Amino acid sequence: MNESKICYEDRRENWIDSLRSRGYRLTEPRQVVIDVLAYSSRALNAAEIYDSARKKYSSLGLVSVYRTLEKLEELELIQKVHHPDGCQSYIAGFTGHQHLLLCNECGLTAFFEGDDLVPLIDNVSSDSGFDIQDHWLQFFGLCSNCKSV
Amino acid sequence: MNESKICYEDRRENWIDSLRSRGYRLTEPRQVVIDVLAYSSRALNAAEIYDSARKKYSSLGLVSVYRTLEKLEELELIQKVHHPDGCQSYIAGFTGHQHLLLCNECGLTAFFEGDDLVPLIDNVSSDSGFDIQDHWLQFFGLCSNCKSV
DNA sequence: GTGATTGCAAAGCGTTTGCACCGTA
DNA sequence: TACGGTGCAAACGCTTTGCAATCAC
Repeated sequence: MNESKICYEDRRENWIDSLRSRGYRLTEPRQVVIDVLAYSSRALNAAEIYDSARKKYSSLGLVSVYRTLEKLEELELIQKVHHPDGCQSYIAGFTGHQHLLLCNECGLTAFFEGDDLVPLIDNVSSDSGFDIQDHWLQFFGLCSNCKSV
Repeated sequence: MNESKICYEDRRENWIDSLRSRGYRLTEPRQVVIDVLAYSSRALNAAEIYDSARKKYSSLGLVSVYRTLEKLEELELIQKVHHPDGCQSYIAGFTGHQHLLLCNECGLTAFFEGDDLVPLIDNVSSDSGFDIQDHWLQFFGLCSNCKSV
């Protein structure tokens, strides 16, 4: 798994560079939102980010959280996570073709590669007549910590 | 594919029987909502069902649509469909272990069996240490009608 | 300096709840 | 007749928008 390989500090720097190179300014509200999300191993929604980021910068407005999420999503630095009970949370993510793995207990989110889908896609294509362009695959379960409790 | 095998009339009858056997009453608002969803080949949200059902029963309230959806979901006669831009639409469905196939153009929804995932799940399990309990797989593309246009 | 970005307040939107009336069983 | 179900209106929670003040560049 690549979960353990992620260097959060690099991610943070990378996001800031991306914003700058697109001409966006680096403000304190944006920094604290980035700090929360770039270091999180689970998907967070706007309110969770807001609560967490206000500990560092108490005058942060919820509106700025939404606007920062908008920018980060536009730059493809984060992605929405769909979950049975809600699909408005965000996780850092996504280089190349990866799929999500979510812990039902603690929310820990990991990615995995899933190239093995090609034969299945071919089968479904020919059976259904669909031209399959995209797919979503998510696994749910218990992470190694939570399953042993 | 099983899309063509579905008998909409049977589905409608089946849903009504299920409601009755759970002690729910069969009212006109419920009937028109069922008529819309049981005969739909694509996922519909509350507002779409409302608009469509009011053509048959103009005094229908939007609230009754929500309340009927609640019952149908509870009885596992319909399921929520998650879509990149919204996850509050519903489709008739789901017997056994099936996955969704959605047309990006017309919204046509079909199901397919996906047992081929077992080896992938085994791999991801052992790599990640997760105990994988559940999964979501959806394909997006163009149905046979839309791709030829 | 200047224009992007901010926080506030208000509006917007989809969904849920309280309630008195209605209609199914 | 009894009580589950209804539509209306209001409340609700989350997200977006308008705006004057502010701050990064």
